[in-house]
Amino acid sequence: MPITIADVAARAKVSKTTVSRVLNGKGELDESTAARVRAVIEELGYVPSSRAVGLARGRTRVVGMLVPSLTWPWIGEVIQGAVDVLETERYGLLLFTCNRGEESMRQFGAQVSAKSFDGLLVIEPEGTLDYIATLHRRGLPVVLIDDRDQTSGEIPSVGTTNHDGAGAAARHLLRIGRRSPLVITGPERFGCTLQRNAGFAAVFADAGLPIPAERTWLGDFTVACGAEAVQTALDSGVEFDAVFAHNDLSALGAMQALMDAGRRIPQDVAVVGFDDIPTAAHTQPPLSTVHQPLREMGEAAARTLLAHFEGTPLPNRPTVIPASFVTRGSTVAPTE
Amino acid sequence: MPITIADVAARAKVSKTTVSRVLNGKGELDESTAARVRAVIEELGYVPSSRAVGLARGRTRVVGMLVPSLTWPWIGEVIQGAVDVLETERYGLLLFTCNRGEESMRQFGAQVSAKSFDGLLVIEPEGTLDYIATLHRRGLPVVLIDDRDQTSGEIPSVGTTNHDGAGAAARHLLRIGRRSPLVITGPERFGCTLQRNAGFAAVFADAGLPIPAERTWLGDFTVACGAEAVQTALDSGVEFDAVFAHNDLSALGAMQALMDAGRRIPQDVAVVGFDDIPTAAHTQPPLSTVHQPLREMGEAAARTLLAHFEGTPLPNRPTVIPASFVTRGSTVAPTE
DNA sequence: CTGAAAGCGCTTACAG
DNA sequence: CTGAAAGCGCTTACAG
Repeated sequence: MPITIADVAARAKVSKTTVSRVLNGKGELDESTAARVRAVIEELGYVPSSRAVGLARGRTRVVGMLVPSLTWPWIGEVIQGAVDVLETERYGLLLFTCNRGEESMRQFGAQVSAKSFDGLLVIEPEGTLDYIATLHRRGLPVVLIDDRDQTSGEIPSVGTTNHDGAGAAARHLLRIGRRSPLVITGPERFGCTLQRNAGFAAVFADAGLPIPAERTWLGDFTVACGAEAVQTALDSGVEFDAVFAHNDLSALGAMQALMDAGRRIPQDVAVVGFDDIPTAAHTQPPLSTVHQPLREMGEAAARTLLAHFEGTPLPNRPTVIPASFVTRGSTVAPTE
Repeated sequence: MPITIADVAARAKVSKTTVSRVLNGKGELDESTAARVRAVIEELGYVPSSRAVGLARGRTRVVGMLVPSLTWPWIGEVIQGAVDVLETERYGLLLFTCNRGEESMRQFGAQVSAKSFDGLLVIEPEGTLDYIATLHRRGLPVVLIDDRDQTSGEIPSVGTTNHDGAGAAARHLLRIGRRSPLVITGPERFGCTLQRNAGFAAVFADAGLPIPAERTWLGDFTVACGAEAVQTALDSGVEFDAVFAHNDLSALGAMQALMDAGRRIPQDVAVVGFDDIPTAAHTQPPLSTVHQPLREMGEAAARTLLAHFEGTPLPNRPTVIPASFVTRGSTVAPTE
């Protein structure tokens, strides 16, 4: 039989109200009775039932998190950031994925209606932004971790510097003497694709080296598209001395295709990715890439949501955490 | 103002009891009243508050999951397996990590005491098995996803075939003509290390090729240890034509060291890992490895726990899901 | 077949 | 400074 507030009250010879007050530090209480109650709580190892507290207070002290899938290479970092912050503030994290598609969203919707959590952190599963916006409009506190730079402006969000990150990659390539990069983009419907393209192109244009259409390949963030882009370019005789891929997975595909074609990395072709997934550090050679501050983004999103619970209004413009360029062997030969 | 069971009752002109009954399908009710109540529920979009249901029923319909860290390369697969099963059964998943060490365990303990969930899935953070066992003894339903083959026998668990998986790797190496493998183990305190060693050694011993001590390197599952093992072996003139690493990370280290030393993979040295992390498919060459059925393990653990909630006793011997060998370029040259 | 009432374990006005 | 009572939104004996 689990012990309840009534047990504590009886043993300390006070009312449940008083126990509740020492528990929550509300109201003036005689220090000696408070001490006595605390002693009993300690002695009995009493911890208030979260179910009961939740019902009485109308909040669960739980935050929901919706992500597309847990098997994406970088999603763990984001969640870890959020979990660490929530844990510190004694909140729980209720995890939802969209792994089973429509059915997943239906189950998720049911949990929203059942008020299973006080607020929501979300990495938007594609095509659900309208639904998320609706929830937000109906009063559910929501913070979006906007990995695709889709910010509608309506939902509070945290993102990174896609434009400047790509610019940093471009400057690095120029610095090491590359003049004709092949660009493998993400899907064109994503804001991050536009930003990365623009940021990268601007730097090369400024250097008097505008990137022609034949050196831009519309990709889709898969390994396969990276390989395909390189093969096609090689087959059609397009000259290039570098590859800038909009994510690390397509950079991996590009590297494989280059090696299969006998090109040396980085001597013949330098390769740069975007994301800095764990694999990036372990390719042969290791992949230079634009590091997304994923953990920090998760932390920031969680902090924003918790601050809102304390009364801070949700910010009306995105929180932006800078990306940073990481130099590895795919752009610079190892120095002996 | 969220709508409650009282609203539904009033509108349908019945008691809350009756509404509750149609909600839960309990008791005999007149089909016409039931239909009327259902119509009102539909009309109002009513969903019972999970907080209130939880308090009244004494269960939360939430399962806790404790994992060491979300940034380990294979942990996402396990969680995804669990989430998918829980979602199907309309359970929620409350996620805890041990990322912040002692403090994390303290917060986790508080949530256990607060009865925030009905049962626990755990990938044991090292050194916490006694604590988990204590929770189990005190009545918390627990299922362990036993990645390290530590099974104490006390806690219900699901694991894989470490012994046979390693055996399969050994048979593969023999089949492709390798006779002197270098073995890079995991920490010796782990059951999986013993099993993988035994399973691998037995096959080579049976073939009349026992593995001498000089070709066994005590590793620790890091990339660094894999590189170190190979370098040391090369430096001291130990001959080997294959590497069997007890996990993929150390296999990556071994591959890097081999390439740095100018050895060709797989022509000079074949390399096999264990785990089949996402990176394994994208190394150069791709890594042959023993695939751990991580997602299936997560699913099985979740199903076992849910079955227990329905009255099925927790199994007293581990559920074992077979590992399988995956052949890639690090052991077999690509056929043109 | 249906409902009034008690109970789940807390919190929070309201009194004193 | 402290307590009795109502309330959070459900479920579940118990009656009828």
